[in-house]
Amino acid sequence: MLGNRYQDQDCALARALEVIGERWTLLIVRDAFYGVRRFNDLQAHLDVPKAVLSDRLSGLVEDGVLERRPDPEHRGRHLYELTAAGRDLWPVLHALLSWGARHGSSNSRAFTHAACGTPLDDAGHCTDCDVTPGPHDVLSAPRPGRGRLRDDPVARVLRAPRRLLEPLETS
Amino acid sequence: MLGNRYQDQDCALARALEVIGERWTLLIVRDAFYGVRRFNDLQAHLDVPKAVLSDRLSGLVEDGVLERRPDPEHRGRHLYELTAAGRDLWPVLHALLSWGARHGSSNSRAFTHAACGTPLDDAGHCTDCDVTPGPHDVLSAPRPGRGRLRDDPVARVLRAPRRLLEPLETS
DNA sequence: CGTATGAGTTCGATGACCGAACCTGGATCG
DNA sequence: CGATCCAGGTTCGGTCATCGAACTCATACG
Repeated sequence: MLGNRYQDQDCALARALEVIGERWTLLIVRDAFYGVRRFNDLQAHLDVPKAVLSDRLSGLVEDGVLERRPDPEHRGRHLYELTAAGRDLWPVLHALLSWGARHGSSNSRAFTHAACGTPLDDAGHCTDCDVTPGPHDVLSAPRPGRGRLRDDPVARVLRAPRRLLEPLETS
Repeated sequence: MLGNRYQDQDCALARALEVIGERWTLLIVRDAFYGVRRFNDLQAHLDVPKAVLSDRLSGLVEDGVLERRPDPEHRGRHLYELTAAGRDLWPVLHALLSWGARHGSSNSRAFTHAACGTPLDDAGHCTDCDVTPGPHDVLSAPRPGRGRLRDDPVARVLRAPRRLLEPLETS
């Protein structure tokens, strides 16, 4: 969805959708929470046309959701990482994931509080500790159920439980 | 954003975005929470092309987010109202509104717990009562600050504080 | 009867999205 | 040293979604 402007809507929702409302954008942010940082990994995991991925990454950097920095291990490459504003999108992402799991086909990943292992409720709250952990303290694991999964380098790494935001290596 | 399919993404987020990820869709859902129920009111408040509005409403009905029923007062017209699944989108909407208010220009509407008048935190939680009220128990009021607002029949009604989901009349 | 209004549908033009091909610059291989 | 490879893009032509304006059709209004 470009034509990403909702200029006459005087509303914070419209502002938010101008940043993360385009096609693919939230899936890119989701992958950033899963620790994906490289252009090629995103492309392989999302099957998005490179031109679109390039456009979306530029937009997210410009809007302060991602930061692009040179890859210290490879000259001429970049790493894309969530900024503080990007990490603040965790409640949005978790709410959407919960809704999708409740009202669509329910399988996906499960999220637990890393400190105690309790599954988060729909608001992202740990009922055991009575805190709402930030993404750094959330553990994400694939639910067992289902076959027919993707088979790209990123998907293979994600078959193990991982903390959110932990950099993901595919090399 | 049609081309609303993310068929190879085995993820509840992708499922959710197939339902509410298209351009205009979440703004329509927002208006439904504000009590807007008629085609024309939506069109006037959103400035969306009628063809697109018609398409989105059909999609939302088909996906079980809205219910379309005949308007008892006017033969041949319809009312669109949130289903239970649609009302479950409140946490998503609130999270997005909070994020947009925090990281964009901050003005919009404020949401308070109707029972006690306490503003909701970013997770939609009332810290005073220690509950997370559903949309029925949330009061929505315009923040004073700012001028240059819209001037359509829906916007005029929304200048008063209102409970979410309370049917909005423009006649 | 004539006009207005709600709720759409149809239509041509514009612009976003798509996949494939191409480009660039550093790393690796023989 | 030259050939190849790969990450990370950009360019290109075709398709499909979106746009605003015009049109339809049924009811309500005077």
